[in-house]
Amino acid sequence: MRLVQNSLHQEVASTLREQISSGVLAPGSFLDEVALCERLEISRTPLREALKVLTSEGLLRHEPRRGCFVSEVTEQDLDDIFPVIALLEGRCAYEAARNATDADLTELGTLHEQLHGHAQAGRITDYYATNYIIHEAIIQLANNRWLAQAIADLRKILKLARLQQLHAPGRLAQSLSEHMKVFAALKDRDSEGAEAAMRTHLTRQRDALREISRSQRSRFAS
Amino acid sequence: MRLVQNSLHQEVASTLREQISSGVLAPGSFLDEVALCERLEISRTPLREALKVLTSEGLLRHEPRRGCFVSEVTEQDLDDIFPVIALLEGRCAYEAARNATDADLTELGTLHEQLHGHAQAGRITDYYATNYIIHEAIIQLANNRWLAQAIADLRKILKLARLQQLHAPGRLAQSLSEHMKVFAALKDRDSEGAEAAMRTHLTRQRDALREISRSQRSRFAS
DNA sequence: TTCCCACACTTTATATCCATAATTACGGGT
DNA sequence: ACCCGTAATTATGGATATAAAGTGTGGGAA
Repeated sequence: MRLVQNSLHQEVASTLREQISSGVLAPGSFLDEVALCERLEISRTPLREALKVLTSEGLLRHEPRRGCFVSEVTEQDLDDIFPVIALLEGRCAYEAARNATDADLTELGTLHEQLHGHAQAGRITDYYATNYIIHEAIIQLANNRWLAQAIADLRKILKLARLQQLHAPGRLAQSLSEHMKVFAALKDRDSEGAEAAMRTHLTRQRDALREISRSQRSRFAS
Repeated sequence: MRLVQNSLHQEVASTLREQISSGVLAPGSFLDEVALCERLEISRTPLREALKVLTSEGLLRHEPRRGCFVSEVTEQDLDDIFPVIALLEGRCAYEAARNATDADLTELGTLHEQLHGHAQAGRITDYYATNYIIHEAIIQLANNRWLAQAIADLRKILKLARLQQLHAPGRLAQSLSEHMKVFAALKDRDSEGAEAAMRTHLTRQRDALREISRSQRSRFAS
């Protein structure tokens, strides 16, 4: 049966987070509490606790006496979030350059080799999976719980937006080159260089996304 | 009666936040659900919803099958949080320098005059109240919802630690001078200068706090 | 056709109830 | 006298029924 390691509302919150970021629960859609209870086979108490948590995370919007709705992430939100993430992950890279052991760098090296392979083979999904792992690793190396938390909070919102985003074909090579610059700085224990490179990486990512959504809009324009 | 503008669990969350940061609920102390229900004159459901929110905010720690405890903020936490806040509020100052209208600067000028007055008269409480307002104003000027949210999240934790902190007497003059430097940069529309000055301000604040807690520890050492 | 009122559905809050797990206390054995 | 195991108490975690309050919609009347 179910391991009671995590309480039910945490499980439910995770499930809902996934369903939201996977699009099962579309942005803007209304959440019917009783319907969700039946679908998830739980009662209302843990569901409602989960809803409150997700609301405080910003994934849901709560209208008094109306109910919960999945948040919609606007281009403005992305413009706001990316600079902050760039700042925070940049700081992570800075700290990581100071904290990383040789063993850490070896591990990171392996990951970057995989990243390189995925990029060359054009395996976009694998590329982004490894990309994610590398970002996580650098965040861990920074060894700052609150910094990690702040990034995680913002990433939850970004994940909401990923649905609408396709991957730009030419972006892979550029992204890879940016990653290698971060890694090179880490290897050199160049904390400021790593910070700057990471900021550039994330700023460019926003630029790429903006470009994609711009072309999407013009294609499907009314 | 009660205005149903905010739902009950939000009210309860606010009340608990205040009671936590005011020390009514001491760090580390255990929260008895039924006892709290009686004290706040509510039932368990909204209380539990509030507890979950506060837990996800980091103010409470939740041990499965044990209950909720008020988080304890360590010196390590402060060492972790302050650099991040410095980064974020620095960014706010940067953006504020670009966004502030002349009217905004005039208002800020009035606030800084008050700050100056409070410092000269040694009104510590008033000083910190105005100080808070100024920080809030600069955050608002940055006009970035997510940046503000990230700062607010961290400030909730900092508020928890304020209890143990006394105010250093000599800090007032130093703090004022730092504030004036931020303001001067804002007036000059010098965004990078404002960012740097704000970072310095917050870094110094951490230094001052560390100094205080160091002297407290040595005084009450076993 | 338009406006207003009432009903129904929804969330929100309360009140219990049961189950599970943890702590504590008690008793027996060494 | 001390330690260990077991039982009882207690509190959290979850489920369900019910009441209350608000919003929206649909029907009826002008």
